[in-house]
Amino acid sequence: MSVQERKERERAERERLILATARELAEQQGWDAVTTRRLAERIEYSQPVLYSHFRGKREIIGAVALEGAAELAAAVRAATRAANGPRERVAALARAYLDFAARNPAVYDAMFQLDGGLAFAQEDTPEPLKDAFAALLESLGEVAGEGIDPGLFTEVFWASLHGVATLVRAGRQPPEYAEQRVELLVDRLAIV
Amino acid sequence: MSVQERKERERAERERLILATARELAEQQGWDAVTTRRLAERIEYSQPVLYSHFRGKREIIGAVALEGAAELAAAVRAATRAANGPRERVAALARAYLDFAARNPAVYDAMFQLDGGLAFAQEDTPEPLKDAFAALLESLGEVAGEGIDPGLFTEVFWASLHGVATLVRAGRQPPEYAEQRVELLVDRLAIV
DNA sequence: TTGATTGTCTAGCGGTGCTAGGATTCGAAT
DNA sequence: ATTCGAATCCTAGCACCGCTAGACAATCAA
Repeated sequence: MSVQERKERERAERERLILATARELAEQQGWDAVTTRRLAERIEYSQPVLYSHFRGKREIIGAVALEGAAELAAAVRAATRAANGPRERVAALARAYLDFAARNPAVYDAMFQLDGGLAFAQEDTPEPLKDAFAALLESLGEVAGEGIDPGLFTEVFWASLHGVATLVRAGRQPPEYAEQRVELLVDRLAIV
Repeated sequence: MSVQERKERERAERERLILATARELAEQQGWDAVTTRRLAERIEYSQPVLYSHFRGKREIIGAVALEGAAELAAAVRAATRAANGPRERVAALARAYLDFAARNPAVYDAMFQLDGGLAFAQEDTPEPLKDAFAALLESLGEVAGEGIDPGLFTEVFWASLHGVATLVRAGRQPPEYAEQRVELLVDRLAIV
């Protein structure tokens, strides 16, 4: 039985290697550079090995996206935990979100820009995605204001953050004004 | 001289045909289906003809994006012109924007999701893009509120709309709540 | 009518994601 | 220790991609 366990361990280890390599390559040279050939060469296996772990490139992107969702949720929770009061919590959340998008552009792309074959906002939505939304809802729900559904509010606030992240990423504006944008969003949208 | 003019006319006509076909194909089956081979076949010319009009596929996407920017600007201006008062103007703008994104998903993708090789917010930004931003600024600038730069406010409001459009496009939420999202954004962000 | 120029096409390059099928390794049973 | 069977992995190749060189045909000027 121990032999089989070792094999499973090695297999899981190799899967992590694939994802880490794909992510590293994507952050270095963009997702276009993440081809199955290059990826296979970097992990020192042949191409078909990739397909014994994932259905295809799309699923690799999706797996990286799920990793990213978990990290984003953790970053948001860490930031909000360290803040005092609803207003500061929301501001900290916004900063943490935009910071994550800026520091991990390829992962953020995998989550929202590329097709990772992930189902959003449905029954079969993967747990990390639901949890990332939950992390946002925890702090945003309390500032939705009277008569506004917390879920709807979270969606809109999130959308705003996503839009800002996207436009900044596209080099639309120097990052100097990031803090002002956050302040504006928080001041106007959140009801404290 | 008339011969040359006729040729130029025919050439311009063919360029329009290329763009219209690319756009149609993209709206029908997505941009992935817009390959140079398929596009060439549909316009009943060979592949290299495409490259006598555009540097490559990226530039075709970019051209469609510019068309879209002009149409979006026109749609926004038409909607705001028909509305009375700042509050209603902004609401009309938001509805027109989201409506455009929903009705022309492939064009919207070309503008913001795909790489069309376009420069944003720089000196060499194409005129249609600058004008689309200007169309937003015309109505949004007047509700930025005291002490807030109209440009910055427009950026943030636009980002919010873009985020909502993206999330709706990804099937995150049924379109029923579109109006509520618009109301929320307008009520909170705009200072009337 | 000739010659040159312009326009278009055929054919092909190197790359992509993905897969069939053969070779090899390796644990288990004799 | 040897053999067998299954699991594992790789070589080779498919159809397609964006893009281009070079041959060919049509068109115009002389």
